[in-house]
Amino acid sequence: MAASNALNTRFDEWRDRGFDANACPVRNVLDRIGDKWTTLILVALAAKPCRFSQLHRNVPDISKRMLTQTLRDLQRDGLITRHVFPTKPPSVEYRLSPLGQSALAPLAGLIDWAEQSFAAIQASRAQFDAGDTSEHLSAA
Amino acid sequence: MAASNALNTRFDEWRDRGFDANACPVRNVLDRIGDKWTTLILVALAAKPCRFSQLHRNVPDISKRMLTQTLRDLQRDGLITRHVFPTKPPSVEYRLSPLGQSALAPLAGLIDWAEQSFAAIQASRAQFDAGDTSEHLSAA
DNA sequence: CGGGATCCTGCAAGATACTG
DNA sequence: CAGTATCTTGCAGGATCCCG
Repeated sequence: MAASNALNTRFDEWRDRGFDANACPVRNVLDRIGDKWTTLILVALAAKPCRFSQLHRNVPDISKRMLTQTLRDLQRDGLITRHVFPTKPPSVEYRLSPLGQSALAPLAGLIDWAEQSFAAIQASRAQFDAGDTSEHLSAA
Repeated sequence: MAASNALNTRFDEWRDRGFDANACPVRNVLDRIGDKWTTLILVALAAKPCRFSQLHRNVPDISKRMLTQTLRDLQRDGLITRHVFPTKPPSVEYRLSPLGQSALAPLAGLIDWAEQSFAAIQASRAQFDAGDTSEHLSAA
């Protein structure tokens, strides 16, 4: 299909450009997305703005420390905004910025792929772990 | 737009389903993709099958240890296949499996987003690091 | 060439306690 | 409530040497 060729062309460009350090968007941004909690938080905020403790509850197993840190990284990158309401016990609300919103679509694409491929991946893992000695031997 | 609503619905589903541990494709697969090297290797293999030392050269800064390990994880997940040619100095070729190929499109979506957003992200970081005290204070 | 086995280190991240 | 500060540790991952 034609789309596949276009894809290859883009991959060629990225490869040829080199992955050098932090000049490269691929590594720079992917490292963020790949972070254990970033995606979960983004998904949690996708629906509605959320307060700190709400996020703490909604994102399971995250520690306050990591939540704080991840939120600040996201804020620093401009993906979320932080709104402080000076109520008596102060309340802070986080919400997706337009930039953060724009990340949802590609993210959804990846998650869709993850869901569709999950069964196949699990099967492959099981087979591999079962001592899959079926090495692909090719004639020279 | 309608697409946005569809997006929200999907996010709702993922959220409601819970992110529990390793039953959840999101965490399970995203952890892989987010791995420092996985994406780079996938991109490197997108164009052509590649041998170990070629990958070692093409993916900068990766150690042999990590390359070996990442390749095996990818093989275990069924994203790449490993072909051994029994030549005198043995040569091993890695190539994307159909499953691995199918990951390229969503990955490309994310990388496209990364490229398009990189400038904005950098700007946001600079502003944040410049001691951005412009907290969003909202009236109670 | 394509790895495996070991050793060693730094830093990511959990636990706990304190504050405005 | 929404964090910060400090201490402590596990283990990811680099360096090095060896093997078929």
